[in-house]
Amino acid sequence: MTSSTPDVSARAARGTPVEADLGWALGVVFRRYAKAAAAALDDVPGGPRGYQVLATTNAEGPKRQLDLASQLGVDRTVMTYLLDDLEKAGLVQRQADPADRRARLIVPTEQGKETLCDLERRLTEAEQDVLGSLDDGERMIFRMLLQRVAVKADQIDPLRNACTLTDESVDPATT
Amino acid sequence: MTSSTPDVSARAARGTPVEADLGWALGVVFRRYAKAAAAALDDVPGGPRGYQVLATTNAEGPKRQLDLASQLGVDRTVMTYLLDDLEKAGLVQRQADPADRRARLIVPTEQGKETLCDLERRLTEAEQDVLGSLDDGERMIFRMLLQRVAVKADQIDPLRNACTLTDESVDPATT
DNA sequence: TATTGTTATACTCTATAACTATA
DNA sequence: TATAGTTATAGAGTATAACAATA
Repeated sequence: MTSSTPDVSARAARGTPVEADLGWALGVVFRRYAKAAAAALDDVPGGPRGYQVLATTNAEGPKRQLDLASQLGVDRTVMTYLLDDLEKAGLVQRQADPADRRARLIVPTEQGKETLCDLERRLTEAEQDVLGSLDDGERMIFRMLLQRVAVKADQIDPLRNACTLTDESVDPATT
Repeated sequence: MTSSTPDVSARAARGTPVEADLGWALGVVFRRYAKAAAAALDDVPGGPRGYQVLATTNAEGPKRQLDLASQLGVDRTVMTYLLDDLEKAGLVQRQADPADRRARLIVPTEQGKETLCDLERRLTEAEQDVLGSLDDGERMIFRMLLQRVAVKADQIDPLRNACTLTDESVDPATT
């Protein structure tokens, strides 16, 4: 409570409204988007994570399960169940890796790609919905600042972020 | 970006960098703050939720368990365990409600208030840490916009709003 | 009969460990 | 021996249901 930000010890003492609290605001916005996204992805096996698998394998090409798991920040055992469901739904395929007979390469099916397109559209709607109280200019500023905070935070502690892909590693010709 | 001119199908096809994605950024920032906050609140019984109980009862006065539970968005059975731990640690007290002998009023102890002060300080440091990549002016703007989005979102869907920090169970990376 | 709070039970999600087949 | 993937098991966290005391 030393700098320009609101005095917090006073917050406890006076009972400053929670609306001024960063944690509160972040939590509300995040959960609101998470809820909207979860609703949008409701019929996808694995929900948001199933979507992540689709999006990543579609954008970056075939991936081995273990790589996919670490990239998406899920346990490899969870990845097994997740892929079971996705495969059962006909959205992805497990293919043998010619370079290593132990490994399986995950690729989206045609149906998976179509589904992904639809999901992307729904997610965009969710985004619009969440940021609905900002006008275009504000929205742009907010996105920019948030992105800067996020990129910095991700550099400091990339832990299990979902998809830290560098553009040069992306294969644009995967389809 | 995906907001004002979202060519989302292209996002899937080309693999637009995730850094531009609202869900990704929100998730990263939220989790980063949640992690910092959880670390700051590590020694508090119940973690972030224990803090919430302290903060709420201190700011708003004695509260009945059920009211507290609904306000913080936790199940009433969970509230029982939570208060058991907090009471055992000497941070809150259960007092008989003179108006209803079934109910218990939760009030922070002196020690609870002192602890709260310390926690607030630590949380402020966590905030500073997360927003470290923004200068003072940007930080103010970011807070303002975020707050507006949050208040609006909370009006639309106030549901369990106070468990600001814990719910990673919601879903990691809801891109 | 309905409500506050407690307790016991069950369910979900995730992590841990053991197993196979390869390397 | 180490690694990719699978399976089975155990743990934390949460919700559901039954209970006692009171309204």
